[in-house]
Amino acid sequence: MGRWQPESRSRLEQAALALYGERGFEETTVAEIAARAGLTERTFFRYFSDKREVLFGGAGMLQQVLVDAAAVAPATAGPIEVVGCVLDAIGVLFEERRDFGRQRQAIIAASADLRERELIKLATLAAAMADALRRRGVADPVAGLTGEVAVAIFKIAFERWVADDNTQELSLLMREGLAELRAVTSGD
Amino acid sequence: MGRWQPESRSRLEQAALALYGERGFEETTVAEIAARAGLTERTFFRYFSDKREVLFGGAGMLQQVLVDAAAVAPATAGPIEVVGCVLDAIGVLFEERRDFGRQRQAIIAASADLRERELIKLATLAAAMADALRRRGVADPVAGLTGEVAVAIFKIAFERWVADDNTQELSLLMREGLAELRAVTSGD
DNA sequence: AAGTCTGATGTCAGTGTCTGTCATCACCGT
DNA sequence: ACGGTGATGACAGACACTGACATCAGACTT
Repeated sequence: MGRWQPESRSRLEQAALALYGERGFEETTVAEIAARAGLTERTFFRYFSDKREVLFGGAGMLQQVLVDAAAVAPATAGPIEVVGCVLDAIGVLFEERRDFGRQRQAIIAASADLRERELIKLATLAAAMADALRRRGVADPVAGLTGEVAVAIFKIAFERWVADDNTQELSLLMREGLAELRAVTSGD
Repeated sequence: MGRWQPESRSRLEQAALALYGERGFEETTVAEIAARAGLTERTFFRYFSDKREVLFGGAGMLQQVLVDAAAVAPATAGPIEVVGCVLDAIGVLFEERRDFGRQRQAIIAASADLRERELIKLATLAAAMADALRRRGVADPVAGLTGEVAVAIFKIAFERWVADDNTQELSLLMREGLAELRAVTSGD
């Protein structure tokens, strides 16, 4: 492990976060990120497949939490109840991380390229959710639809969570979103 | 208009579609597309902001149809009924275009970059749908959630529509998706 | 008909992302 | 000491995209 300067990867992540925040994503070059981390451009691309990916290292863990939560949900739970369990698990994951979430979200919101990357990460989560439901015996197209819905609830709750004037917890916002959605779709 | 070779834009679109289909998106250079259209690389970038955008010229029209349909829905219609009206209008738009849809979808599915671009177009549609609902007096977060749900139904129905062995019409698949979603969310 | 204007296109130079390839060099075990 | 190993550096190159300026066919004016 520690033969060379340790933590190259996280140094690159921190340097990128700082520079993207200071002067914007498009205005930052990979060479600058690498220099701040004491490395070269070539090494940056050994750790991250492209300039955007450096902001999305946490996506894998989020997906793991989602899949695990769906797997351990009560056997009797229907699709929507599984979504509830998953959202609860995700809520726990994000506790105490609102400031980091805000900073990251501000950077992403400011760049069309980064918004694209974020969307494909969310789509991957939706696909993982759908797969987890199929593994529980839920058929298509319900599994796919429910996966999309789960991610939609997360996405909108997260946006509200990091909004400046909001004090509620993410878990509550997600639960609220789920309830509102159920009201809208079952009513009228 | 016709002072020079007319239809440069559509010639570029056709050349891109053909080349992306023949050898793949990543393996095609902009210079090749321009050459096949009898133009230069620089001119390509005058018509399209980047190499991906050449496949998404129809997104604007789709959004217009969506917004119009939401605007003319009966005043008494609730959010979900408005979604139904919008999906019907979109269904009409895609009639007689399944082959083109298949070709385009195959190209997009084969490239991560193109999938990203497609997702941001869909997210824009979701935002337009949410705005249209707010204009009808629907409050947040219901407006945002309903916009996401509408797009999710469209996305999944479209995937099924272009799947090889499917013979049903897009409108039916979307209606079916909407019904399944309502069943899932109101049940249990 | 000559002159001028306009807007699409071409040409060229440059920056930045990302990749392939080979060299280097610290540390490991023997 | 000595070779192996894996992270890193150095370098060249392809390609996406941009800014600046030149060109040139047709439209418009007189």
